[in-house]
Amino acid sequence: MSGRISPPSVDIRRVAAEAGVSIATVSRVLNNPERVSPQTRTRVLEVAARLGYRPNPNGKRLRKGRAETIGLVIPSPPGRFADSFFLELLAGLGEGLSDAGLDLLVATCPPGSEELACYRRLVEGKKVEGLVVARTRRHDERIAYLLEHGIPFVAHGRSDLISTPFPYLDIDGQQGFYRATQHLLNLGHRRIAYIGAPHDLNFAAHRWAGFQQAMAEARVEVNPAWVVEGDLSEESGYRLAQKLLDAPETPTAILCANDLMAIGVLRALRARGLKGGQEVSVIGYDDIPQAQYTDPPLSTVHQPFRETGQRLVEMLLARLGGVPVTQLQEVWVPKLVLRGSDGPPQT
Amino acid sequence: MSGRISPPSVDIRRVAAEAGVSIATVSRVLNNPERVSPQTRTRVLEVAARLGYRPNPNGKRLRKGRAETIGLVIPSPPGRFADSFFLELLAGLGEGLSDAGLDLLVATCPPGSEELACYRRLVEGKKVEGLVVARTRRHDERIAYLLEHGIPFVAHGRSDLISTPFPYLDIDGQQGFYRATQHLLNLGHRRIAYIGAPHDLNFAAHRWAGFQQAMAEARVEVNPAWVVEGDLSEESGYRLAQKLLDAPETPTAILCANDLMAIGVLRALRARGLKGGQEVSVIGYDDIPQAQYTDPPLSTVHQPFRETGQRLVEMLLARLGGVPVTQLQEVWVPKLVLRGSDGPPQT
DNA sequence: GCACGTAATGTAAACGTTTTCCACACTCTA
DNA sequence: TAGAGTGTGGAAAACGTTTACATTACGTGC
Repeated sequence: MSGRISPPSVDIRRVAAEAGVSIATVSRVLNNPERVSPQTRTRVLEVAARLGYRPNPNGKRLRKGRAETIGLVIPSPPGRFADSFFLELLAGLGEGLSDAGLDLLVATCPPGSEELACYRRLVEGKKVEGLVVARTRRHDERIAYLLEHGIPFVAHGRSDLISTPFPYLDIDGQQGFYRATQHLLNLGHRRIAYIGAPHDLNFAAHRWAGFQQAMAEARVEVNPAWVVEGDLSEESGYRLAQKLLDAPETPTAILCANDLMAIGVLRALRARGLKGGQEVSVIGYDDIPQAQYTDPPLSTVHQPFRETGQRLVEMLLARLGGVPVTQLQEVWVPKLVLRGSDGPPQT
Repeated sequence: MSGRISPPSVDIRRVAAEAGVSIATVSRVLNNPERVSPQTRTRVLEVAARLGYRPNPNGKRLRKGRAETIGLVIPSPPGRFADSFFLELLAGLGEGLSDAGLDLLVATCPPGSEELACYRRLVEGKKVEGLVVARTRRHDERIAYLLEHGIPFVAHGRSDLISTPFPYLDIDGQQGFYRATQHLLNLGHRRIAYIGAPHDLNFAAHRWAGFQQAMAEARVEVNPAWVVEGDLSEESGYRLAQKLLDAPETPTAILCANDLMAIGVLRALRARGLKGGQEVSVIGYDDIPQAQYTDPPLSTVHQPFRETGQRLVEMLLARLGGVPVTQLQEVWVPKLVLRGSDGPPQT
């Protein structure tokens, strides 16, 4: 009984025959219901439902010349786990897409040299009719490529060094860290260290700018020895914190460009018997789920991943619908969420 | 210059004309190169390369009656982050698939009632020609459905309550926890608690069986008060550990059905000034990246996510190629990796 | 030198849609 | 009552492939 030969899939012809109309009418019922009389419409719909008719997507796509699919490429570093940020984005995208009748094609590729090839495969192979590009870089060859070829896409994040306008949704990392830094300054901190993200990433520059701006406005000098760059992994946060704490003069607060590194910092503190939020304040960025459960719970800047994904879909749909680029550029201001890892400096 | 109208995409006709052959020949060059003379073959290939010809996938799929796409549905719980296990699986799948010329269609849906509908959409809509179903359950309606309809698929995990054979790749959780438990017993532990996974998940039963088996063989009684069930989240591990430690009689070791919960347990221990591996031993399951960086580093059972994904693709390909189900059932034995969170019981 | 297999190519028919015409039957309006 | 609209539905042509079948040309064996 199982594994039986699949029944001859019902096609539009079958429905038409059964309903006593032409295939054109069946198609119309499904695509332009108002162009067919109510009686035949219901009759056809009834037959279609009874037969369980589902238009063959390939016939449809071929005829329409549309892929009805949007693409997302996820960089998967060979050694480490891929960033779970992408999974959240995926979840956000998924919802809106299925509503719009679009499919989501996911490609994974090692970050680096192969990446652009991956995009090429998708667009030149006509696999997708639009793309979401995530984690933008300052020089972003992917964006340059897509712009060059006129492929519809939306970016999650801006790309500062690309002059041609393109659709994006960005979270204002500058604002986020401006406020975070102000908060530390208000608490009385003056010796603030900064663990940044790889500088080719676009958000790295913004978050850094927010930090600098707040420091400058408060006329507090930034100590170059306390400005380091990590690779976004927990491990790198741990290592860099060790380094900062080994220096002759140590900071009273550490701002980290993402939560994973901040969690590494907390671990490094604990390893020396220090406690985040007491001897040293720590603030992260992202508000990943773990942030609630660290010890102490991590103060951070909240990124609404899921909502971002949903909005990106809307924007891509709009773009495909012909909405001009300039109306598809948004920057959201993130919220600072204070938990337990920040406090006044201990003198 | 950017956003220019996309050039008229080159089709097979164009290549044929340019090379002075029929379209059939062009198609043959690409699909059955041996059936065309070397001279014309190279000529056609040359022209195709020059023009950047890429067969339109929709034409191809329509003609061949194949979707050339395999599907994966990821459950995305509304409140929490989706499990990053799926992202790793994705990465593993991705590699093999693109080599095989298959696309990967990803759907996300809230777990529960909607899930089967999601699968139906994919198969009945003829979007995919095969599926990977992950995180199998004991009663798995997804598997029942796919079997019923004769849709090719491979499962990551078995499904104990389904009698019809189906292709799967499973990691032997029973072996894994059998060994982990033996290890704890050998260290001298007798008061061992068990934080299990939701019992509808298939792996939950296996891991539990491994624990029980080892305990029975050692003639150590399992204390029912120390057997609890979590929901795989760090939070639930934390909460359940609190409960275990509040009881009048406390365990000297806690075995957790996944790493996330184990990490929650470590946190709970720390919250009361205890240290994992000293006052209480903790062993997890999965070997997620964080496991290396907890304090102390987590002892756990390693799951080779990436390799699993790669092998699943091979198996699915084989299945599509007609290899019989019985040859596509594998169980891998996992490795116990001991780090710092286990040690002899303190008397 | 004739039949015959074989290698190389072309012709044309699918695959399942959507959509552009066109035809027909009405209903209005003049 | 003729003419023009209007609502409804059918016929047929695409969309870009692959492939079954037909055709040609060429050796080979007798």
